[in-house]
Amino acid sequence: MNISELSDNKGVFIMQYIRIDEINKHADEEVQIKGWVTHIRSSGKLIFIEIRDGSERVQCVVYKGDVTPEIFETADGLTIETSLMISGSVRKDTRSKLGYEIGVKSIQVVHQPKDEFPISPKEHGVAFLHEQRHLWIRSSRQVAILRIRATIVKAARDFLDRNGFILFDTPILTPTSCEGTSTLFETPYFSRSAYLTQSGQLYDEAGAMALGRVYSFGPTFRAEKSKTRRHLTEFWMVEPEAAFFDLDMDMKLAEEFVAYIVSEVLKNNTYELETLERNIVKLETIETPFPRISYDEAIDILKSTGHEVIWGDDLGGDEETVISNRYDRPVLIHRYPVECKAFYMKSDPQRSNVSLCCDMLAPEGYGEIIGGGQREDDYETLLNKIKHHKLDPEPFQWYLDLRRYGSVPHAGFGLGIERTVAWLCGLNHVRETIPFPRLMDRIHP
RNA sequence: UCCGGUGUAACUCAAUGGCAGAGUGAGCGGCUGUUAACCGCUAAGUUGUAGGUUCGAGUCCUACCACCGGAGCCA
Repeated sequence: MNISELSDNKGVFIMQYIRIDEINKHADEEVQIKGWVTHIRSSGKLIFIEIRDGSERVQCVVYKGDVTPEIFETADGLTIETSLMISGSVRKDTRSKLGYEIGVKSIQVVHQPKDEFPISPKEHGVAFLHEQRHLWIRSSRQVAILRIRATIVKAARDFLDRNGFILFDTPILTPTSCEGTSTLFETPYFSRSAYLTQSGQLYDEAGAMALGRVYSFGPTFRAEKSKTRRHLTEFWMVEPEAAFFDLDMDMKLAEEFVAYIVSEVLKNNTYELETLERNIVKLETIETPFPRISYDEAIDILKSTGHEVIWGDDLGGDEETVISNRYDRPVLIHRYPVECKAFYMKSDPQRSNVSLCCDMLAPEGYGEIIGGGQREDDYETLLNKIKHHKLDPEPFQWYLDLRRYGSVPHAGFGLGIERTVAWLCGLNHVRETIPFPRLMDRIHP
């Protein structure tokens, strides 16, 4: 929606200024924009000021002969990240990247920076930029990434909403581990301890028995001391869960879901993908169906390409890349050995040593973006699996209850938002995919 | 947690154990079409911290701190 097009009889105030991204509707008009200085070039009697307002950037031109000496002096004294309001006339100009520029009539400074802005057209290292993350997000690349992230989140929610999934908020503070595998962040909780959630899934299963189809969407936390380009300690997951779904339906859902997200990004973020210099040909090929291979087949492929793997091993990052590089779209790998997977995964009735689970590997080496599968729905079997994983059944009584009262086959998966953003934006590290990344060695700012 | 690496001007980096340097950015000056503009000038340092070796340490040694890359674990 375009807020400046709304009329006041709809109860919305009319903006007195325009957003830069709607400048093409105001050719040859007098407009005002409000924003920040990103760049200044001066040429004696001519000053070029580049302004951003979060929506776009535009070049504003101040010619000494067109303005009062006071305004020219103001323009001459501007520094990077000065916030200001500029009024002037919009004119078409091929010399401007946007196709339009503003011939400045007046400038009103809102705030002049107290010091030199740390980020300027010079080389910066990754450590420095992260230390300045609160300022770094103002730069055009970061803005593009965060806009694409917003599209991905919206597309994920739209798809699920449209397909009968109900948003179901699961707790952040939990009494115990969901899976008992990963390391959890512990926090004081009155007279006892609580743990930050590592997944909403178990609660989603309860939701699916109540609402049929649900999804949780929120932050999750892993205290694993992982130091790689694919890991954050705090990351966001969207986790759909559906009653009466089996593994095949789950995989179908996952591939349609991901294909929709990709298509929405291609449709809505052409400009951002261009800013990021993303090769969109590699995204345009993402159409369903996605290839599906079993874990057995994956092992055969790895063996035949000279990799030393034995049946029963989980697939590491390198192995995943070997598999995913064979395809031009995401690939689903299903039926892993039960020992590789969490206790709640249902075993294949045809083959008890593999789980009815699936992972989705993104192309171009971006790794696992989805993990999911069909859940164990039999009370006794689940109880035995909890014990087999050396977990205390007591805190899982409520979860076991779901198998005591009208248990049904059900399945779901979790999609990692940051890995999806990294993949679609073509980034080599997930730390740029979230406004304020939390890593093992970085919790500031 | 393990393996490897880095720490010098605001930023990115040089400097054989022997005078602390460059580029970029910033400031000042010049220029009416620039777009990481260009040209000239200027300022800018407790070499991560603590200790040690040495006539002398940015450089060698020890410890610590911070960060970077990778592995394992996982999304």
